[in-house]
Amino acid sequence: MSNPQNQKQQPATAADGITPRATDYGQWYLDIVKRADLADHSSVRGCMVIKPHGYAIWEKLQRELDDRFKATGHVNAYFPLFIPLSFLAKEEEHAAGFAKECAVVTHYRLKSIDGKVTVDPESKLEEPLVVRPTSETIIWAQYKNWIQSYRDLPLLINQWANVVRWEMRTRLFLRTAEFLWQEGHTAHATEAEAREEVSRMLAVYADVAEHVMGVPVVRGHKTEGERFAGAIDTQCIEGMMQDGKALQMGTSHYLGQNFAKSADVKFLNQTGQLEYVHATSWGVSTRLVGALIMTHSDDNGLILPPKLAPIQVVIVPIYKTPEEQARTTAEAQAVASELRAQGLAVKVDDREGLQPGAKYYEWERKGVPVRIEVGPKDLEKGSLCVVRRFVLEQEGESEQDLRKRKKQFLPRAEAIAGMPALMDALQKELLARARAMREKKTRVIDTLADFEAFFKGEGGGFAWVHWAGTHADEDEMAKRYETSIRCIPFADQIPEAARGAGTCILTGRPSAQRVLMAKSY
RNA sequence: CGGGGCGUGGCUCAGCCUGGUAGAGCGCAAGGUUUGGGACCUUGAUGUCGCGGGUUCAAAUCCCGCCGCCCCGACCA
Repeated sequence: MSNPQNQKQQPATAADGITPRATDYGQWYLDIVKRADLADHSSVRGCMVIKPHGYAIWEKLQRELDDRFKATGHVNAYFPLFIPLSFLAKEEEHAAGFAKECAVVTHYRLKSIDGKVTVDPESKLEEPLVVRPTSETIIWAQYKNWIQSYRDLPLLINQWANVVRWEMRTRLFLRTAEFLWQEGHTAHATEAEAREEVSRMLAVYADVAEHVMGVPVVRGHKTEGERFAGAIDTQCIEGMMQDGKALQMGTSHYLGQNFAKSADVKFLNQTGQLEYVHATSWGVSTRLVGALIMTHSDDNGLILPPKLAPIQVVIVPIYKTPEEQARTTAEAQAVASELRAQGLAVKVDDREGLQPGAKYYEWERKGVPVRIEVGPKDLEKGSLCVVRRFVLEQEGESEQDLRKRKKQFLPRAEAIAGMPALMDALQKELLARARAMREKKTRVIDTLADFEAFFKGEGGGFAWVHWAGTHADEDEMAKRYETSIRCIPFADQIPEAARGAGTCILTGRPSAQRVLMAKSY
């Protein structure tokens, strides 16, 4: 201890096997994913296994999104996993954009040669099939048959599916070779209508991010360089993770008539003329689960917003004797059913042979928002011990005081009746906490010196800067500071202190408004 | 694709340099004592040491080849 130079840097892991954020944020993230039982590395390169707890979160997120898609007039359908190579090749820019990360099926049969199962060389496909990296091309090939008249428009379809992008480097949830997502693909008679759809769906994403996930986002347009391959306009929502890095959480694209032209999708308008339709596509993926983790969780494990928690309340009976066990367990079940009657997802942890403390740690690690302890004393007093997964931090507070603040002994009826309100409060607190974190790491910056100090000295975050550079200038910024333009924000997304015109931080050229720069995942 | 690391019970790893009966901790199973913040004792089960070849009386260990995964870069939701 007195001679740090001779000491190997021990990975400062908590007793729970979770590396503290301050030690290594990347490792912390992986530890949370594993210790909260969300996902595993699979034996397939770059692919993950989503475990039941992680999948349950995704299912809740799906439900929230799907309800909103339906409410905005969309319906679900399903298109093939395989895309003939020639389909993908039709839209040139699109094909080029995905060319370097495609899995390709070239054979359709196996054969046993000398006792070894191998690909039968004689089963070569005439045309290779690409495993979809996204479905625009296969969907538009179909839309050609579905659209003839303006009466067929708008066509508003969503697909829940898996896609494959052969990424070089992967991280659980954030970037995997195969991932789950939804992709909306719509066709419209006019540009205005299509652009409206693009904005509408981005708004849906922003709503889910903020009010379901509790993750504040900035909405804006991507720059030309970051645009979806084949799109005319790409809009996005960008969230900030606890390490100050930006994460793209969803995109919505105006595709113009590019895909209609390459798939030859025309319709007869009201005046009897043939026109190409206008297209949009929009998507969010299991990456959102990664965003959820990285925004809210702490060194003790996962923290989930109530709206996405597969288990919202866990009840732990406490006892010494078999007689107490019977009584507290019965009370736990009774409380559980009363809470369920209010629409809450409740679990009674009546496993034997585990001490209560062990259960507390486990459910905290897994992010359950509220725990109720039911002991003999509670039975006597008619009370319940209600413990929140988190409280808003206070400077310099001891671990013990923090624990005390999380814990409340309430009259039974009050605890039960107040639970929905508590869930609501926790949901809002998470968003507020994430907002505060983001504000703390956001700067309005006017000079390169300040920019450098922010990203190289302070650890970085969101920087509002004026920009009028070229694509090459963007690359220069990336090379120097590892930053990129996350988006050109909508006017109402720019904080007041950052509004107005100015001069480009790099080139000095005049700039009408600021852009959002950050390091990103 | 370039650089690095690692493959040994379910998990984390020791053993390899210097070849000689395959180990520890955790987990798991059974029984008992425990249980308001991570229990303990006793007993027990679990391994083609990544794969293939070579050297040797003898290979987890030495040599050659292969495969896989992880981390760091270039690519991306």
